[in-house]
Amino acid sequence: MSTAADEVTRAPCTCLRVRMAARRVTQLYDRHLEPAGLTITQFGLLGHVALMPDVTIGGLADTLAMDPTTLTRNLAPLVTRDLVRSDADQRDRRIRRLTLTPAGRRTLDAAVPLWTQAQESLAARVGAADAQALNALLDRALANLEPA
Amino acid sequence: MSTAADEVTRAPCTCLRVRMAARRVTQLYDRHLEPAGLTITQFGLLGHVALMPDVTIGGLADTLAMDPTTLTRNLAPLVTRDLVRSDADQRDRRIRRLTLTPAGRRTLDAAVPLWTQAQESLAARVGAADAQALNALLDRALANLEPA
DNA sequence: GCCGGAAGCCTGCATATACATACAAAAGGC
DNA sequence: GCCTTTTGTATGTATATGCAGGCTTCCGGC
Repeated sequence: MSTAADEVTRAPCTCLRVRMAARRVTQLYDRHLEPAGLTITQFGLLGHVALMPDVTIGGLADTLAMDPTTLTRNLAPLVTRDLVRSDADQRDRRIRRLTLTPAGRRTLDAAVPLWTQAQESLAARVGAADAQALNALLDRALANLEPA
Repeated sequence: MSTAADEVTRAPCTCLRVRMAARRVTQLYDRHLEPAGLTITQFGLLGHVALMPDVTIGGLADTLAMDPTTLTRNLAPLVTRDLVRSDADQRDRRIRRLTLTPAGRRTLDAAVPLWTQAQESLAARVGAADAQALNALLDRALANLEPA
């Protein structure tokens, strides 16, 4: 007899796997980044603002496949700590432009070696080939997962 | 000139990809499961409790690669809604045994078709082959990502 | 210039996540 | 049988996530 519940774990639920992997990988990166006082989320935000100066909340949210309201909350601690500035645009006062402060730049530069260590730690665990294959697969999947 | 920030997005950061994918996939499943009043997290918990009756918090947390404290919080709304029971073991009163209530069973059974639709929607978007390859890669990665 | 709609961001609410810590109960040493 | 240690779970705090709804600002029609 096969119950509905049996199907749950026998079936290939990609969602649970991706979420489990996200938990584990996040913990690995967060532990490496802890000396810099950053989470991997915050490190990613600093890095993207550094690469996309004057980006808007909405623009960065699209880039990160993140809800704009989530991005607003995630930026809050970085703005409080004066690592990122969020200033209203002069022409269009609805828009906010994000820039890195000098302290944000210093914090990011200090964190990059820790992030590199996390990358290497992950590659050592899952294997360089699998890590690369995973990246490629995730890129293809993300391209087809636009909210539509 | 290559700055530290440049490395951030040019480099293959598996962590950001996995987290982006988790966000998008979670949204897709949550939208499908919304008529059942469940999130994909809650659906997964109900399914696992159904398959592992009398499992403990710690045991289920290991299975899900989830911190036990997180599991405690995630179970709270299900216990409040009387979908899951969390009873202290008689022999070892530190331990709690999780079981599905009749209402939990009904809710799970009602949600399974919605979950199947979400699975099919994902496969249609990323392609059946990629979905399968992604599952296999994530399984291998998870096996090597024990907290250790 | 005014007004209705749209765009961009923020706030209120609820869940998701985990670390540090606290508490309770069992296990082990003696 | 006590005392220490260990184990299992819960709580305090902080970040992460997104939906519904609100507020401000801009744009297009007139």
